[in-house]
Amino acid sequence: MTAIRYELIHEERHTGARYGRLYTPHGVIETPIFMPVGTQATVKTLSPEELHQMGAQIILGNTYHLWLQPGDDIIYEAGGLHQFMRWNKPILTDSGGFQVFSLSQLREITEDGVHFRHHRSGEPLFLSPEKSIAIQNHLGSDIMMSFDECVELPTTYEYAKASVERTLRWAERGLKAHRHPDRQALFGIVQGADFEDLRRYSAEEMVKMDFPGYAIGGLSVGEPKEVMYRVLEFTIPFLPKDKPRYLMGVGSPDSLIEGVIRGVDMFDCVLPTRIARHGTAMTSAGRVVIRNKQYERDFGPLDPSCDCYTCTNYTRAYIRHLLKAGETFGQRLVSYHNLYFLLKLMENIRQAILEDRLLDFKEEFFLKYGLNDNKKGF
RNA sequence: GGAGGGAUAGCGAAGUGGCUAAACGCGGCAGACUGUAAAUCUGCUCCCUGUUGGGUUCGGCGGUUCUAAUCCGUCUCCCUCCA
Repeated sequence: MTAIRYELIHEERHTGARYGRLYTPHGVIETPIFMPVGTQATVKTLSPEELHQMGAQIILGNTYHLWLQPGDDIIYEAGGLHQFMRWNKPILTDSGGFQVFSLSQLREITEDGVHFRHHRSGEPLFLSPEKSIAIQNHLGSDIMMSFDECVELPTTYEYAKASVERTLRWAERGLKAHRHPDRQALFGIVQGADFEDLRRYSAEEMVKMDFPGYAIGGLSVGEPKEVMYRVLEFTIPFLPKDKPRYLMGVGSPDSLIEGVIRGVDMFDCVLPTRIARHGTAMTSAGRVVIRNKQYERDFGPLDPSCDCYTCTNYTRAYIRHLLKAGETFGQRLVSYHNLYFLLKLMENIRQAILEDRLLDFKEEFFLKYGLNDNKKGF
């Protein structure tokens, strides 16, 4: 008995995009889905109640951060991450693999694992596949990720190949170390940089290990979008149809749509919450840098065609004022809206899949959003 | 009335003869941000100019000097102390 089960309900007629359901220990998720990121046991600025209200179905937590603070032992004692943060819906935890990438100045990779320097104190740290799984077992997430190396692009073929092979060995070790496969699902992560044969090799080898779900990692790390789309196109065909596919770290509206069209079921990204805190809103008419002077006297809503809490109650001028004044409420209001916007986008995508009109939906969306062929999104 | 100290760009504050259109901070204006080292980071912020460049600056006025925010004189205003 595995912890999760994926049910493929409908494939969109023109694209093959999938509508499905993912059954987890903490509830059912409709896919394709966007997952807000809550690295440190909180989606920055927002409460679990607000996340419920906006329709979030699953959120992320991070092994690396929670291991260091407050410590996975404390979260275990608290009864697990769900109880600790009072979020009773599904949680997916990242393995620390992304920190192998993002903390590249502070780490060294060996076969055994990765030696880090604490990003604040400089203290020496060591994270391995076994350690990552042990922490995630403590956290009690519904979906755990295997410990991988997210390689920087561009990279050489030789390096990417060695890294893919090591990540495969790490995945195997993670599977062995996993203590609760009945309560927590463990996903494998396909790597391989932008090399077609390496992506295929990585996918096929991961599939042999029979994970309950597969992620596509190592994308959205600065490469052009066309590269990302191409990699998806030559990777996803090697993933089984009866398992969910998770594209890690993607969250611009256009990429979400393009990802779904290529067969992705799950996404996560810090983009909506980060740019919100930095003063940019995602709206149906494109990005709105709400902290810009032009909105000083704009007493309309952030997004006129949005019915979220923020848009039904507050004006652009007010939100701009809050952000300029350094008030956290401003960050909250925009974070709320941006997440709501992406969750709503995914809901519309699911509906479009069910009605076999995803390409029409895409065209309409891009037109309103101000995205032409040459214009890049966020 | 006497003795000191001070006045620098929107604000605060360095600079005390040439490398200074003037550090730095704040504020302002933009930009970046995609498995969160991110309420962060980058650029611009006297005027004109796409850039090169040019034009006006460091309380006012007048000097010294090849060269002054920086030295001298004087005036105005502010602060501290003494009477």
